Amino acid sequence: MGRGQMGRNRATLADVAQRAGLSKTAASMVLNGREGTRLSAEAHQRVFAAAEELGYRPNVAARSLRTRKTATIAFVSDIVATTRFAGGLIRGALDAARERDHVLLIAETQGDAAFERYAIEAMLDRQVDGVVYAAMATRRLTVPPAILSGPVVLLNATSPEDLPRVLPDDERAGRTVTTALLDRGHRDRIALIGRNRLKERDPEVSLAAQARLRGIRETLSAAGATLLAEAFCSDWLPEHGYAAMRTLLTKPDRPSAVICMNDRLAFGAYQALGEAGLAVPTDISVVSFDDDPIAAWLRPGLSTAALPHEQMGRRAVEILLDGRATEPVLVPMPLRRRRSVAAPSA
Amino acid sequence: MGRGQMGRNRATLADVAQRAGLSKTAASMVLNGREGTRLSAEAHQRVFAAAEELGYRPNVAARSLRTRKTATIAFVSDIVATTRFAGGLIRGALDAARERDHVLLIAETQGDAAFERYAIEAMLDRQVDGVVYAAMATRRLTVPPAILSGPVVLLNATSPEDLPRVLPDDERAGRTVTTALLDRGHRDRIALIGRNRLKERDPEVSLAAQARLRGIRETLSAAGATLLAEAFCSDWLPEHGYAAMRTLLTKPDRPSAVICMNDRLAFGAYQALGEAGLAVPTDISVVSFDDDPIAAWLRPGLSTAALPHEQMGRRAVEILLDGRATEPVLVPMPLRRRRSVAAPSA
DNA sequence: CCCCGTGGCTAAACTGATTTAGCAGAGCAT
DNA sequence: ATGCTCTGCTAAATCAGTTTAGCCACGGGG
Repeated sequence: MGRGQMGRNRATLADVAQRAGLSKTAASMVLNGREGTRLSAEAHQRVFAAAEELGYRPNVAARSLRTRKTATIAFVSDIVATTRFAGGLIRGALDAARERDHVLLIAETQGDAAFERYAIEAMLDRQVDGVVYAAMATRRLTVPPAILSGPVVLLNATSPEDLPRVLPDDERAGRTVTTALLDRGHRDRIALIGRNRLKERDPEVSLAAQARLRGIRETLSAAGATLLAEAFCSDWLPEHGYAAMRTLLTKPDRPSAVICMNDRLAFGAYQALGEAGLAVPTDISVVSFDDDPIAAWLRPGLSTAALPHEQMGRRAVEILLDGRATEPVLVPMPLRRRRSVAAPSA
Repeated sequence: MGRGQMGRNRATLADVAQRAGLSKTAASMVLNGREGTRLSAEAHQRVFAAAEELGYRPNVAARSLRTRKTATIAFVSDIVATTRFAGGLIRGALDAARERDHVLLIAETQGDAAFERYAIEAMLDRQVDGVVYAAMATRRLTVPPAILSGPVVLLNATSPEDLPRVLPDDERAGRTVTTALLDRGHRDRIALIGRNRLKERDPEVSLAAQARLRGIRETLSAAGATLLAEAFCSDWLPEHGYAAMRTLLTKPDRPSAVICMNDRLAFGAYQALGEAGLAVPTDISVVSFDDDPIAAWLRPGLSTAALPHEQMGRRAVEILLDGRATEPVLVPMPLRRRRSVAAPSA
């Protein structure tokens, strides 16, 4: 069982036409709902009936050979696995594609130029109608020239070429998160746990951190405040957040709140606070970015500005297929309010 | 830029043939490396040279119209997003597919019958060469009849039909994990945090828990021991692991080690232990299953039997395309040894 | 009575590959 | 000279659709 050709024995347009007692031309026109054809109402009925009875479905390969449309789009990313990030992007893209009767061909470059070339060729060989070129970390990248021959949308990335792009609104998220603290009465004792300045400044690595920081500083200075302290990490991992939080706690002036540049760092910060016998949020409030699943699992739940992956994936496909958006699209990062923020204790 | 047809202006086989001064037939045969053709060495050279110069790449739609092979396989799953599980499966599948010059068309049913029908039709319309039908939780499912016409491999699932399948070796993982505790001297004070018996017994929901438990019990009884206590959860979330751990701690006889049915439960258990002032592993050892990223982030790192997602995705595609494996394939779940296991203190 | 327009439909070309059937010429034996 | 085989190659069919060009019948106007 199942070792045969997939979907052989399918009825063809010729079968439908024959059964309807009409030509292939007529059948094709009716089934494609062509305007301006002068086929009778009765002919329409017969074709629809025949197609229905035979369970006719057009062969996409044959159609696209003629029309050069495949109703297929390529989703090319640098890294799909490892990160749950990808899941959301793909899911959103998949939903939007389905709504438009398209399917998704996926490929991963793994940041390797040869793989990338190969993947792009494979996609072009299959005549995809467009490409969503996605990066897993928000960053600047260079688009392989081959795909510039057709529609492209950058997802979570920018590039020197002026292409349509979809990005999370990190700067606004910075403002949102900071405002959440200000509203509860924090002001002059807000500390930051972020990433190493070197990496943070390289747009090929990440644009997110910079944008978030801009939003944070802007909001603070509008309130007449500045950061109490900043601790930097060499990477976005909990262990670094842990170390950074410990460093912050050694200083004489303990912060009333900490903004972490992402949830994994915040998790590390929680661990350090727990060890130090400090409670969130009564001793120190914590806010963060991403809404990694872990944010909901922490005790107390971590308030964080959510990366809207599904929305982003969806928007990218919408723009690709519906072709709006000359401006870069900034997708808002909503604040998930949980229990990690309270009024300062002192 | 970029609003045109993707990859128009491509050289066709006819172009290559013309440039080589030969017929399309000759060009086709040479490029496909057909044996037994009597074309001269010189003809071969000319065709290769012409193809090279023109940057010729065959049009997959045209080819598959004739051959009914698309070098494309469908990856259909119930849920791709949310879970990082999917990422690994897809990545492994993608790698194996690339090695065989195939690409992946992905679709998600979201557990909805209508979506599923739609997705399957869309795949069959595109003449995929085979289908990997994946479930996000290891379980039994019913395969839609439409895809049984061609090659299918079940990934992380079983079904009544006797189809090739790839599953994690949960039972062996149960043995592995238990043995890790026995080796350190735990024996009569091992507790379990698992899931609600009701759900655990329904193979449509999950097969993993049962298999893991079988492995655990088997290993214990071979050592002449039984579980000290069992605590059950209504779902696989940290908060339930937290509650379960608290329950275990209220009992008079405190366990020396706890086996959690997955890492999220273990995370909850860690939280309860931390609050109770108990240290891992000096007061209580913890082992678990899955190797969720969080396992590495916990302090101390959690020893856990890893779900080999990439391996599984890879194997599924290998079986689909290379067509071996009449037996179900059980992929081993290696133990990631971290610091959560020590000798019992008492 | 002839011409023209229009309604209703179809034959055939076309997309770009693979594959089948077979042709032309050379070399050899009869 | 004739027939046969073998070498080296090609014309044409085929896959399943879309699209172009145009046929035929009928009705009305001049």
